[in-house]
Amino acid sequence: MINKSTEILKNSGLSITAGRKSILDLFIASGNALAHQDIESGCSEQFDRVTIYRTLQTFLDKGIIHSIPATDSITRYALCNETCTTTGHHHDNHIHFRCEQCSKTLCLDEVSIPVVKLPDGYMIHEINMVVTGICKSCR
Amino acid sequence: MINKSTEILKNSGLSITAGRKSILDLFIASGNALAHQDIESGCSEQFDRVTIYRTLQTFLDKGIIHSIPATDSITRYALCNETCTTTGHHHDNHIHFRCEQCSKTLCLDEVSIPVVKLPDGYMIHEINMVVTGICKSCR
DNA sequence: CAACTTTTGCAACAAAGTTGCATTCTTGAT
DNA sequence: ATCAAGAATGCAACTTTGTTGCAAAAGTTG
Repeated sequence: MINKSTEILKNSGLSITAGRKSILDLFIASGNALAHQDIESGCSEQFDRVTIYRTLQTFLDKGIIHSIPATDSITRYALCNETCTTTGHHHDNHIHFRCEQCSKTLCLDEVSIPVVKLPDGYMIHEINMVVTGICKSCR
Repeated sequence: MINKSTEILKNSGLSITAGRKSILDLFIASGNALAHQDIESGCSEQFDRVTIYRTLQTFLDKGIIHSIPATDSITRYALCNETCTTTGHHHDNHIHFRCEQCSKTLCLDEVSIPVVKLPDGYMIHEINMVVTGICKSCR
C-alpha cells in the first residue's frame, strides 16, 4: 500500500480513482471538517461537483467520513478515526468544536459525549454534540 | 392582548403583521421544530418565500425562535420557551430530539445539556446537542 | 387620517443538491 | 498485457434553498 488514502479505499472495498484519492488526501491534510465547497476549491485537480457529492455519499456509506450537524445549513464532513472502520452507519462518540474566529470545525476525539438520560419512552440511536466558541489556536 | 402570537410580537417590539402572526401561530400549533418548507406549505395564507426567510431571521434576532443543527443541511427552527425572552443571541440549554420514524424534531425542555470539560485553551460559547432515535409517540 | 417607517412581494440571481445518460476508467479474469 | 464487465465520472438539465434590490403596500405614531 503506497499511501494512506489508497489504504483506506482498499480497506473499504472501493475502487481506487483519482477523485477519491484526491478528496481523501485533502481530508487527511486539512485535519478539520470540510464542506463541499472546501473540497471543490481545495482539490489539487478539478472535479465535477456531482462527482464530489457522490464521492462524499460513498464515503459516508462506508463509514470513512461522518457528517457534522450545523445550524448554517452547510453540511461538513470529517474523517472518521481509525477505530471505526466498520462499514455503514456508526456512531462517532466525540464532540465537535466550531471556532467562531477561524470558522474551522474540529473533531475533539479526546472528549467523549457524556451520557444523558432522556424521559421514559425515548429510544436513543445517536447523539451529536457541537460546541461553538474560540479554539486553542485562535486565542 | 388578543392572542399569544400578538403578545410575543409586542413583547419583542415588532410590528404586528399577518405574516408574522401566521408563522408564529404555526409554531405554537405544531409544537415541534419547523423547516422553511414546513412553514411555506403550512401557513393558512400563502406568503412569499422571501418574507418567510426574513421573518425567520427577525425572530432569530429577537430570540423568539432558535435554530436547531442537523446533518441533513435543512435548518429547522423552534419557539424559544417563555423564560428566554432576552433579545439577541441566547443559549437554549435543552436537548433536541429528532425521531427517525416520524421525522419530527422536538425540544426536550426538561433535559438540560450536561457540562463538558474541553481541553485547555478552548473557550465555550454555546453547546448544542441533538439526539436521534425513536420518540415516545412512535413506539 | 396623514407622514413616516417597516414590511412585503416581485424579479432576478447565486448556491446547493439531485438525476439520467453517455463516456471513461478500474478491476479481475484470461 | 489485454479485454470484457462493472463502476465511476462528467455533462446537461433540473429542483431546492437562500440572498439582494427595489417599488408597492402595509403598520405605526402623532
